[in-house]
Amino acid sequence: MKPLALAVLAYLLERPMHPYELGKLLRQRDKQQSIAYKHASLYMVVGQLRRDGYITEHETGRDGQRPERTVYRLTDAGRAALRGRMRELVSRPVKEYRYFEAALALIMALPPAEVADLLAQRQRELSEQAEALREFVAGARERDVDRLFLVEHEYRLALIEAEQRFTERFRALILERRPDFGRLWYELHHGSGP
Amino acid sequence: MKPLALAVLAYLLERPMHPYELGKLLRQRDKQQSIAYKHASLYMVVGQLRRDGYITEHETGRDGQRPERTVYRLTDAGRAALRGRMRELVSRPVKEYRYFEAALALIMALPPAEVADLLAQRQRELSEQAEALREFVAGARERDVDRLFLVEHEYRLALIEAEQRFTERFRALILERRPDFGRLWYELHHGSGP
DNA sequence: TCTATCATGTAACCAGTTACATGATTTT
DNA sequence: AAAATCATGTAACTGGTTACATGATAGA
Repeated sequence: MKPLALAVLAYLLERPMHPYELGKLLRQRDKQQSIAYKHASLYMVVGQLRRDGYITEHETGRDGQRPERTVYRLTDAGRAALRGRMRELVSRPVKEYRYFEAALALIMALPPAEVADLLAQRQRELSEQAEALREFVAGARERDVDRLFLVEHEYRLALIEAEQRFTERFRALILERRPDFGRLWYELHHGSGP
Repeated sequence: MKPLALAVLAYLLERPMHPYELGKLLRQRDKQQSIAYKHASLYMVVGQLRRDGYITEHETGRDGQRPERTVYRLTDAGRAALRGRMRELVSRPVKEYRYFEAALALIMALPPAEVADLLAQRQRELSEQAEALREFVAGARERDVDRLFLVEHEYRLALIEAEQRFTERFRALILERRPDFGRLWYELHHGSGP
């Protein structure tokens, strides 16, 4: 089960809702920063969850002249699935594939001197991101938001900081030109490069 | 452009190849640890790259009684696209969505006591992963593999270590039961459960 | 020689995205 | 009252995955 489906189940724990309402809540609570979704996916996911018996139609009505809306609620199976999946996600790290990792695996395709520059650029952007995140968290804390609601942002910050340190180390390693690092690489892009 | 497509272009930089050969190389060089792909995706990606003019048919022949194979090579456009995309990936961090982050964003769905246990379990698995990675890298270094070829693994290790530290801190925070953390959460799951 | 496993690819399926629609509010 | 934006959903497209095929070696 993907994050959006999980979010739908988790939010239906609070009360029955219709798809659009779920989306609004996710936005209001800043969850799109952690859970990606495109508006249309909500309807798809809701359809899947209904098909799989995790949610069921609660009522369907219309509010003024707005289009008809269907309100869904959790089933027992849905509650169980939510718990099971949450347990899994919290207790077991899953291997995820990052773009930067892929780029590192293919780094030989670029000349070392250029990579050093690109990494410097990355360091700048990472610093900006980290700073923005810190401000976001600090702002929320000033408005007395419980830290529990910010934990996912603190997690992202921790990862960004780790990436900053790695990027710095890697860049230094390239510039040092140690003899036991990247021999082939420096040779391949001899002088200024092919 | 996704990592697999990038890998195809990067490897065709070395010499023209047919799809299966690309896959073999990726396996041999342990790139599947950083670039996910399912065998059939190779053919799809190769088809897309051809369609987009980044690679072109180099020759097509048969080797013994094996099925006919088509060998592809890079075009100039392909070389340019590869460089452009690599530059982008190295110099600009892209927001990526992790499962654990999503779970944290919905953590209220589980009771705090249970979460503390699940986090302990996660810590154990992370330690194992980190240890396995360290051994993998150390083993390669002993066989005189250039550190450049291990950089993506060092990156993963750095992220895993950051996650270990975060997990530990978060778990401690839950167990401390500070009054400014998770009030609602502890109340919601009062005593032993809902 | 029978059974795995390698080598190589195609086809059908499914999930997620982009694009399309359309009435209701709100802003200018 | 025109323009913008909100609210709400459907439909078409596309990309990646799973499943299906099939001859060739290699091991038992």
